[in-house]
Amino acid sequence: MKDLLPAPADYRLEGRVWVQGPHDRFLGIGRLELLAQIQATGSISRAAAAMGMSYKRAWDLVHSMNTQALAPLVATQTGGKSGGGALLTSAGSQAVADFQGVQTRFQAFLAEETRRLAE
Amino acid sequence: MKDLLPAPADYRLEGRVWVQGPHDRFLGIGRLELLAQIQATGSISRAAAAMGMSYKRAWDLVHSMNTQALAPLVATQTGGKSGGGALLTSAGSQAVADFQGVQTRFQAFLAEETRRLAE
DNA sequence: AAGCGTTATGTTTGTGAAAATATAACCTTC
DNA sequence: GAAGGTTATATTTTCACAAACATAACGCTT
Repeated sequence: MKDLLPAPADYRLEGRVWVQGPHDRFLGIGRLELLAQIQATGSISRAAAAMGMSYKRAWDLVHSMNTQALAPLVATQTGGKSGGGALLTSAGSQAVADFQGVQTRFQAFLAEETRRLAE
Repeated sequence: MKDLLPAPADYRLEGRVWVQGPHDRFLGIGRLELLAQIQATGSISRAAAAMGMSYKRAWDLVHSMNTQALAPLVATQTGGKSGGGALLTSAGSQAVADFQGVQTRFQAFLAEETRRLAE
């Protein structure tokens, strides 16, 4: 592409990847970050706030993941001390770790291809 | 992920990649197919029809690519024999070839990562 | 000069996803 | 038993983007 573009350094390969199930999306970068925020904050509502996302959307995403997986990724509690909360199950932590690996390798792919664009 | 999902074989990594410029998207899978259809049909309107896309949208995409590239990827002619038409410039053919290479390597990446998901 | 198929371009309408809004239920704490 | 903060869920509203619609211009052909 180098001789196709006026300023090749300003162009790069970007992209997104996600794990797709038979019916719905299972995991993507947004859901990954949501899981990480739930882990960090201990609640869906605080995770949503931290991401500038509505609570409903966050809950829907959690629901989608929990119902698709063999075991829930997020365990929730309604009521109780400080109103309740949410935390990652071991399945949840494993999903986070696994998909972070995918993301890391994908970023490497994009960087390598961006390098190629300029040659 | 293998022990996270009920039927790991039904889940795969999917994704999209595109060349992003400072202001607009430059090339993606849709634009690539559009260029290929222009090459095959000799006109923007026939290419759009072949893709089930409105002519205006196709023209806008061509315009976006032509104005971002150093030289136009698509040469057009208004009026004349059979009303006019469009064809790929050499820059256009090179862009198609280059991005097809990116796409091929990306599909290989997705396949490899999908294989990984099941292990 | 009238017609045809195309490029070129502006304006209006639809539509689907996200956000906003609204309630209810839950359980600990005070 | 009232309050507080959370999960859980339905309904309504917004908004960005694509589709649809509408016109004009262009230059061969007949």
